Amino acid sequence: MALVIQTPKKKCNCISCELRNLAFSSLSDEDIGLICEVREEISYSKGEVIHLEGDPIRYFKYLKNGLVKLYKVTENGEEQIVTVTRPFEFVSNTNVFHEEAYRYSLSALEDSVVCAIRIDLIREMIIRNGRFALNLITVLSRTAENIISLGLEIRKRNLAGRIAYVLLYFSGEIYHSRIFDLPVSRKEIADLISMSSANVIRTFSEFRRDGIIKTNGRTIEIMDMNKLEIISRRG
Amino acid sequence: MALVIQTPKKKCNCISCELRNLAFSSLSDEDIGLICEVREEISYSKGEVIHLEGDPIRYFKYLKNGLVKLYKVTENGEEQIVTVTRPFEFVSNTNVFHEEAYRYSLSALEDSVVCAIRIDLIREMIIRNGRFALNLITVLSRTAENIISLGLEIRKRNLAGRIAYVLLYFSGEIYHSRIFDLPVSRKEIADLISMSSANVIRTFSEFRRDGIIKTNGRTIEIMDMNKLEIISRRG
DNA sequence: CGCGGCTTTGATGTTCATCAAGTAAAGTGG
DNA sequence: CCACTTTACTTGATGAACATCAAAGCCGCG
Repeated sequence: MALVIQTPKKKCNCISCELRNLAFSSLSDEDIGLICEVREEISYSKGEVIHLEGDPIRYFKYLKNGLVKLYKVTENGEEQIVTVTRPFEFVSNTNVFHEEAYRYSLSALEDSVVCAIRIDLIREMIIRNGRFALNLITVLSRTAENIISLGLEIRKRNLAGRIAYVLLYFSGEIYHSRIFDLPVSRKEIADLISMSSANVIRTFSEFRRDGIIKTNGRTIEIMDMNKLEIISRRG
Repeated sequence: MALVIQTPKKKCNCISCELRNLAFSSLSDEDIGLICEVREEISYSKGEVIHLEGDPIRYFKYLKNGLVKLYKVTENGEEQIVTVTRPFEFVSNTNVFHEEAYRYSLSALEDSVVCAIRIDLIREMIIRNGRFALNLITVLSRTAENIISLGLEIRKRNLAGRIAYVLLYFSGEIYHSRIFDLPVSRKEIADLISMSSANVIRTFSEFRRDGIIKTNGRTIEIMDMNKLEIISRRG
């Protein structure tokens, strides 16, 4: 189960938290201290659900480290993945401010740490501190825009182009490396790009035959970055 | 060309503007007055471009009345439509606060009026007035979420399901009527749902043959709402 | 060592894009 | 206002892309 590692006794360490540079840069040390006292830091291990769609929104959550997937389950029981994201994208927060319940589920693809602050407190701070608000708007906009953009990029490509795109996405945006361990199953890639898992696998095999990638289970090595980019562009 | 109908001489009418109920509800009469003085109200006739992707962002724009499409042009010259929207969705503003240039183009599908306020002024107001900021966050979140949701809904459906979905979208969200004039060409529907226009037309024909809709040019009448919803759900 | 889940591959049929050709509608210039 | 041009729409035929089904291999785990 999720492990709450709240640390009320230790002196506040939010002041030096690297995340502070992000949305919380404009908060005074006092306000940071206030947040620090009430915040909860929660660890989730790989595979754990952080929240489900329909759950009431009580916390403003963001990812401190790890990797998560945002997804929903369709009426016929299939998973549709909205995005896979790293810190410090504020996950799951597109609707935090205008709805009562989460629209999407969130689960950990790798061991992850989430920092949660009561949403009322964030609201208060927005009202009290305009600079903080402006900062937050910026971050929320970027997060939303990334999700929208991912959707458009996927939609305009065919199967091979979509696979090439997500491989480049994981390589470039997530792992910053030509070689990496896929954090998701073939099925989950299928759920992300709205294709069947059989065809995802088939395309992997084709890329392997063409010397574009090497695969060993979930380990992927991109051998021909150039060709992958061409497929992604023209797909 | 776009007609600027700025009215500096007339006394400010923003105070009673219905839009004020939306994001600007928390502004004082003074602030409203300030906005009122600098705002520009611009009319666009059907088909006109409001701004192009890549244009520098200088104004915070929102739709006062009319109907617009948000879109981008892919490398191979094809249009991809992000959303079609009515007031009072804040259009094109997902990236207003975190980027220098528009990512998407915006054009008028019907004669439209856009209210434009210098983005610096909005920034100032966010900083000065936290309630306004919170309000704005709510509206921006809703706008972004609607776009994300549309993308997901489209992605998970097949051709017939997508057509059914957009017909229900126009009928329910845009026109609130079982009978309406499509504001877009068949080709534009194709660009919205990422399908070929020939197949969009074919599907319209099938729906007509099956007595689900009646069409006369761009006039659509939904005859069997129930069947359309079934197709949309299982598609 | 055997079971169940993930992966892989092949075969088959459906769905969809593309091409082509024709018709209707809507601008455009005289 | 009409002839002309262009653009949007429509339908059919064909092939490519993709989903689905099925069977087998692999791998981790009890």
